[in-house]
Amino acid sequence: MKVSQIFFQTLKEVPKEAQIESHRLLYRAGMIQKLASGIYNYLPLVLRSVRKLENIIREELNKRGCQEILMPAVQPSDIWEESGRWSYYGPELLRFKDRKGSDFCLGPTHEEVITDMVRKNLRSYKQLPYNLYQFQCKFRDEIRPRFGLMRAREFIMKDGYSFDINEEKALDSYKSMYEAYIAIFKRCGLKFKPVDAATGSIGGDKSHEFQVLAESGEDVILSCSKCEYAANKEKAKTKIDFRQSDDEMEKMEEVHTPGKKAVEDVAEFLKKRPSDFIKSVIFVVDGKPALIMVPGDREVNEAKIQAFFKADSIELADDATIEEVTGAETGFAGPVGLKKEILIALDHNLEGRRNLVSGANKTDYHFINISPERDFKPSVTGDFVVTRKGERCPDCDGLLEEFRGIEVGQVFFLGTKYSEKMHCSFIDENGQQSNAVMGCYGLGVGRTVQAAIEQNHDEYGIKWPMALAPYEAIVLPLQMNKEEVVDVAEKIYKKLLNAGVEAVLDDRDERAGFKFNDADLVGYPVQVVIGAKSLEKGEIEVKIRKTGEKKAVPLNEVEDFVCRYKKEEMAIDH
RNA sequence: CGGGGUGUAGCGCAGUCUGGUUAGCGCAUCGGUUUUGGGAACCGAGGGUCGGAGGUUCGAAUCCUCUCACCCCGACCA
Repeated sequence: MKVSQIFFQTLKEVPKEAQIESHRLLYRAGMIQKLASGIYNYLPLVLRSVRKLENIIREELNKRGCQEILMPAVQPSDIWEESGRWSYYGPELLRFKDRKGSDFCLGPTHEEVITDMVRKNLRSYKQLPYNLYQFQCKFRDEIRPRFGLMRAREFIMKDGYSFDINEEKALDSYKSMYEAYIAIFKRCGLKFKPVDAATGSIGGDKSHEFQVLAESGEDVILSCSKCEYAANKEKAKTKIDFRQSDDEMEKMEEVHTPGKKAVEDVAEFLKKRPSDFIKSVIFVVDGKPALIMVPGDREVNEAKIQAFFKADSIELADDATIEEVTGAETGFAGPVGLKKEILIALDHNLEGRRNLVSGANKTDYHFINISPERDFKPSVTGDFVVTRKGERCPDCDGLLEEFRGIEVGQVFFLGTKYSEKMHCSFIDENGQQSNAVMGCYGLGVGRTVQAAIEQNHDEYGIKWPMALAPYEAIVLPLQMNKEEVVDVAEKIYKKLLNAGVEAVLDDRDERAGFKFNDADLVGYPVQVVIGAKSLEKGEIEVKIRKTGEKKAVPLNEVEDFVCRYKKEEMAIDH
């Protein structure tokens, strides 16, 4: 390809919406264009990277017995009603009607479609396992799209689904996909970490995310300084040591706290520490109100609550519900004196504590000297707080450290959540009807490509890992008015192509500096520089973008040199 | 959804408060001359429904009303 013919335009100034470096570079290098908020055109250069990543994924998945399919982007509502997600999936699901008035949505994910597809085909246990995947445009109507391809509304995703005869086999599939993901991200040359993750609205009870480490990442992960433990902050656990307080239990009393609602305000008013408070938060879990209690200085962790109750949906109760449950205005909820009998859940950190402060379920009143063991009986106890850095690792005696990451993939062990609701079953060895045990495996293609840029760039531009570079090398004739320079460049360009190197020739009649800058910006891993000066010595210069290293190479050894470097780089990346 | 902000040439911006000829600047584009190993210089040119609709006014990019789009922070969420 000649650079003059590539559909792209490099920019010095970027649209101000681009907030992180990888987004700015995608714009500056002429790789993407925005059509609407969170909706992008992929121009030829990035699309090549996207296709390369897709091929890496294909290879790794096919190697492990997966088969590629393609499902529709437009999905009818009836299967979503069957799975139950039509009603509780929020406005993120873009819905519309066809000319007949039937309901449809743009697929944000494909569990329903694949389950429907498989059940129409599945009869016997002998057919299983199946592991099917596709590359497809998903649409999620994100509240706030940002960072370019990182959090777009329309985005390319590889999604895969496994179907097995039982849990044990399904776990094998899960493990095999987990390993495939590690292989894929390694080949991309990324620094990443697999972490324990919450399952969110996809459901299921086991999940790992693959996080590319980056300052600009939207996710926070905690990982142990000593062992392999790592988890999304939402999911991270810590070692709880139960400590029975030996303070005398004092008499519980109601105190007047006019207008003081937030823990900090009440604490200041009563001259107590926030950590001596029971923070009581009312959630609606699958339609039923529940009171969750955590220490006053801690954050409630919704993901853990959802997981604990295996709930499909969870949300903060509105004011009306709170008044109905507590008989008081919002801000005075507590475990004692609730108007309605609801589930009350106590965080481990409050067990054994005495003489605490809580709301009195009476507007403008709190209780002091409330002690869980004496004054109320929780329905359940569990881990309901957000774990913080510096806390102890749940698996060893190390401490948890905090990192930011870009979530590029996630694997879920789904179990029979969908197969049961949608009757995706088969006859097992004993002639019994049995539900398929499923797993699902997502990998954000555009996001991974952008994460690669986020992790590999400098002030001049992108430093593509060889495996993802749009082109592997650029040939730069510096003086377009010198016949010899142009001839040699053409020859080397052709030799590189013949040697199997994906090369481009910068045939534009531009000054040297302009070409160098464009080459650095677009990020070709190898620059083959043909200039009149070095040509006189029978040499040309090869620059390695990643290291900035420049090497004079004899004319007839250029393609060997480039091929060797390419091979080394690909090997490192594997 | 709440708070804040922005829409003027492909991109980045000035002009708006205080209404007044042909609406400016930089980058990019086109032509010319000179240049030519790290984003060249000079001369010239093209390109605008000033986001849209309505209103006030002799006169609106500028004032008023409505509306749309986009961005940031938060809430929310695969």
